[in-house]
Amino acid sequence: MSQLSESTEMYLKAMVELGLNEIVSISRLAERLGVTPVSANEMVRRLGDQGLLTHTPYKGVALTKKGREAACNVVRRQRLWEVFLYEHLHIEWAKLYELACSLEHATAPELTEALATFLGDPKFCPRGNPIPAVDGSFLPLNGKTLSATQVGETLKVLAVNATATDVLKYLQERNVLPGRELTVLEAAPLQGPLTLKVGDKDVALGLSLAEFVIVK
Amino acid sequence: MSQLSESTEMYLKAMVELGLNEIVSISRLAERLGVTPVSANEMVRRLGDQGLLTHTPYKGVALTKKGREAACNVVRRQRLWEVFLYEHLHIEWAKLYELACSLEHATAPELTEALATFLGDPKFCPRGNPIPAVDGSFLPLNGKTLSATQVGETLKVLAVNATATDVLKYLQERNVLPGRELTVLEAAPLQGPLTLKVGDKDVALGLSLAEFVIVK
DNA sequence: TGGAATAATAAGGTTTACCATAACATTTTA
DNA sequence: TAAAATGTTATGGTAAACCTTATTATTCCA
Ligand SMILES: [Mn+2]
Ligand SMILES: [Mn+2]
Ligand SMILES: [Mn+2]
Ligand SMILES: [Mn+2]
Repeated sequence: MSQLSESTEMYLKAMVELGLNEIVSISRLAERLGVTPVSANEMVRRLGDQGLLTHTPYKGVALTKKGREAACNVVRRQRLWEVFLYEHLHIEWAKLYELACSLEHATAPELTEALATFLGDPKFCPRGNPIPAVDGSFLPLNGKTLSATQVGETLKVLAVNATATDVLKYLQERNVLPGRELTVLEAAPLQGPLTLKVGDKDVALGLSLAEFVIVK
Repeated sequence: MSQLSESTEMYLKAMVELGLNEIVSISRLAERLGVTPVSANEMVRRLGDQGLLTHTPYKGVALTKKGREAACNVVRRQRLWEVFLYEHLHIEWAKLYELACSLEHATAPELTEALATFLGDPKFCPRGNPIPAVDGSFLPLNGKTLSATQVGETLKVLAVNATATDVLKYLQERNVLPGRELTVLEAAPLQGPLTLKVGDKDVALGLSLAEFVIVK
């Protein structure tokens, strides 16, 4: 049964990244995957036929049990590779996601588990996100998104959810990294940018970027 | 320019595995890649159009300079991964080729070189084959194929060229592995099998398998 | 409640990399 | 040197995963 294609795995992973147990609209899925809504619609039908997800027209898409298992497995491979690339190969933080995103599809189960053992069964990736266990279980991050905080709060960065290398590079250069502390100095009105104090530097961060930063 | 497709990379790698600088017939290439000669012909035309190889009708296919560089780079990635899988993840010897054969296509140049450094710039893979340098240069193995030896000779295994997991498993189980010594006890007539002494066991080896074993 | 926005479906097209079958060309070998 | 084997090309098909342009359906909101 069932070697899933790279494309299929990316659709499943996107469903997890957009929120496990969320109902995701096809347009959001399409945007995340960089395809047209029409294409995403076609793919969703195919994945539906394979029993990986369900689509309720005009509502959105949700993973089935089978789909969630497969999806968590992709995420597991991805984040284990991120750990390896960071800790052993010393690859630049902002490039981890992209490089691991290729490897994840070329990684047999046997290899995944050998890698996990080699790495000492890490629980988090260098972006601060939890690594699903073999059985698919997930430590939820209980934090909130930086875009939903009040001026004056001092917070610790738990994780960065972004995936695009240029976004990650922007955050890396400004030290908005897991483990760092920051203070919200100002929130410009009308969905304007946040001004943060990170270390001794002021950082401007658009709300859409702030969405990617999980803090506590 | 030019991210090569997985399929393209496999054709190029096959050209190296069938003998760098050899002229290879399309049928041999087809057989190695598990496609029909007609399909191989089509692909060879495409790779020819990209300037990666040249095809002389009724003679065979040869890599161009550009093709040889790309091909050696694929082989480099493959064999570096084999080293990693063997030495660090302790993957079974017979499975190295197959697992590394997926990873090789998902490995960016930056990652390849970080991996090489991590591994200490190894010169040989666990199957005994040389790892091409970044510039494509190759230490040639100067040995001969086991199928071309005389009864009575005692030889050391330099490398195993096989790629199919079942073939590798067969050889592994009989200790026909790089570094091992063996003696040719008998060569059955009419292209019949060889009988070898490996350690204290007798091993029967068909000539087509013996082709894969490089000895000195 | 009606128009705008969003979502879905239909229809036709592309590219890559395969397949089979058939016809034809060249080389090998008996 | 003719038949057999091997190699090439032509033709037509398939499947996956994309695309665009329309058309139709639903939902949201002013
Ligand atoms: Mn990926
Ligand atoms: Mn491969
Ligand atoms: Mn269609
Ligand atoms: Mn055609």
